[in-house]
Amino acid sequence: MPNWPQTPVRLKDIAHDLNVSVMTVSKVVRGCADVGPETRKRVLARIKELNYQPNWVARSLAARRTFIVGLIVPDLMHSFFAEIAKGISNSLRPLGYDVVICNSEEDATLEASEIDRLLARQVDGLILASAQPPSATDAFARIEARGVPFVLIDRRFASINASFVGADDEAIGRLATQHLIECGCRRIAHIAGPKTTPGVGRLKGYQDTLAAAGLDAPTGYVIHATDDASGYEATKKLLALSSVPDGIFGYNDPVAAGAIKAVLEAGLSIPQQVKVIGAGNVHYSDLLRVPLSTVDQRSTDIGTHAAEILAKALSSKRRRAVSSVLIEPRLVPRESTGR
Amino acid sequence: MPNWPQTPVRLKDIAHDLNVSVMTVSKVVRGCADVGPETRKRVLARIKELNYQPNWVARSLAARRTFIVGLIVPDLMHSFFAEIAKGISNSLRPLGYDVVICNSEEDATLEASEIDRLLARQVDGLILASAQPPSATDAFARIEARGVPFVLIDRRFASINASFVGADDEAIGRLATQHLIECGCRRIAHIAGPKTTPGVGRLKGYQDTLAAAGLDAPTGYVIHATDDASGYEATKKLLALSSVPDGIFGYNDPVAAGAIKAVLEAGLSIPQQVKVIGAGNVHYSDLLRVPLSTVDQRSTDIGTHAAEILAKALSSKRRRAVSSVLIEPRLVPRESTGR
DNA sequence: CTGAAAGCGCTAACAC
DNA sequence: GTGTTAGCGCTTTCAG
Repeated sequence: MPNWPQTPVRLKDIAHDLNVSVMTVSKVVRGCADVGPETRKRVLARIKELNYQPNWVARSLAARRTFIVGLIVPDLMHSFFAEIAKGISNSLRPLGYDVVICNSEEDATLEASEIDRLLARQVDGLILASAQPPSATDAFARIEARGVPFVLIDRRFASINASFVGADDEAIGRLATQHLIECGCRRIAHIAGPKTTPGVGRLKGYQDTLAAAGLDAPTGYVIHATDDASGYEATKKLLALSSVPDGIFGYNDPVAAGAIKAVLEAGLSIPQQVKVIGAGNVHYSDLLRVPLSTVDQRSTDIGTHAAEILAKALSSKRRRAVSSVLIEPRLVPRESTGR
Repeated sequence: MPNWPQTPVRLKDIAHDLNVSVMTVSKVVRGCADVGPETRKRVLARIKELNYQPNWVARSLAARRTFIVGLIVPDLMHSFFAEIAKGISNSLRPLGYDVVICNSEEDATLEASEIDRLLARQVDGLILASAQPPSATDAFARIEARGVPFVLIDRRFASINASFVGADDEAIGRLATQHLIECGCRRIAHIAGPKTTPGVGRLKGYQDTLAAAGLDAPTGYVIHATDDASGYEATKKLLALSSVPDGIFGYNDPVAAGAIKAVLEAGLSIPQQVKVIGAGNVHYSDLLRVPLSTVDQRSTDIGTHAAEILAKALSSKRRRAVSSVLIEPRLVPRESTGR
């Protein structure tokens, strides 16, 4: 086992060893065609011998491309985003890109600074599930000013004309609410999410469907939460209402899982007395206290589609037209709504 | 809203505008002390005006430091690793480091290539939950050859003299098994993990504790699985044994969650007829069909400790002594073992 | 097919 | 305090 030097081998070293120019070696490394087969062989041999690895920092500076794509998500712990991240990495890696994943913790300021860091690191492109407030435009403007292509996922921004990949959130809201109605629920509450498009869209789908069915929601039937812990607390409030709901639609699966816990703790049965449905189809939905009915939004597809759109933008010199993908949600009935 | 140029502002531009040298501007940017207060003010003003952002690629090349740390985990979807990743990012960000997260998919070859990519990108340090086979040494050797500091997490490698942060896996095995025994189990099966130190250590803790208690495990009582799906399948086999176990210790929480599903489907009750315990204390353990007893290994702490050790190594010029942290596990009894 | 020239944008080390 | 001189390791462009 050779003990390689602490200072890595450079193109220059190989060129010197072989009495060829740095350029020639560089061309071989990058697989350019215009190199004599004999020269190429010698260079390749030496490269293997010395275990040469190109310095990507230098390469990036000279080539003005880093082959790095930034991804910002609000919460890696939520398996929905972990799944998306995985889909993106897997799609982009074969194309030679590395993905730098950042966690914004659902904090717009932190996110903005992450965006700036990534831009300073000269990423070639950006994918964001943004935690910016709906009207915000500043952070995106800085990306556009730099001419860096980016695609929004999960959360849309009306004021921004950018590519988007995500679920049809109103459809999710309609699907979930309609399902509860069909299962016989009449007093349907909604644990709504934050004021992002998924939160707002699902809420609207819920309200529209209720209205269309001639049902109405008493005050207090719409309450906010973001994860299992807050979903649990929210549900306790719901159950304390004078008119206890017989159906609960949770903005996402973690919230719905928290709801299940609270309902059972209150001594009510699921699905007999209260039916619960979530959204997202996280992989452990089936393992919960009561297997959770949910609306699938195909997270992995969101990742692959986003990667695909970005890849196209990265490979075309001209500014590409904005292109979007709306993923059609799919009902996954399980025990929590009586199946 | 100014429309900034596509080609970003450079030090040179600012220097030119102000009739000072590039160096002076550079010094101001980096906050060096040796700059006249008047000059500094002018430079700062222009920087704000032009929204100058240093080019980190160029800076990295010149300074021979990227302020990037690589993190490789086998599976981001497993919330244990997501939690660690979060702990690491949060600890390292304030020190000016960005963390590049890679997923090895539990594949040693893929991991080796990720390591090489990260090294080629000139990361300043590396943190790995490695998927290399226990005897492997090659990939680590390449890191050391480059003189890049690294710390191993979760999985240890006997042949490698490197810093390590992880749980005391034998203790986890002992704690879980002992708990089952104390809950009255006599026929205790183990769904073991892969042949990594956590898998092997927990298995040993299980075997030692069984032996110490004078219990023995019939053939077929140790079976392998890695996630909820395979844990579910493994448990079905366990339940088909002539002597059905009355206690199951799952290598990790997902496996144990799969076990719960299989046991209930078989018409057996938990914890009355079969008790189940996992390890890891993933955040949804409490929301499972039966709230899962588990052994907590404080994932976030693993991340912060690893970050701390690496940070020390990064800030000291001399090669640091290897330092390790063994996290003491803690029993978290819930309903799945009768509490 | 090969290579010389000219940087990429920034920083270390040392003069002034 | 400020500026100069030299790169970092690689690629682009264009001449031979």
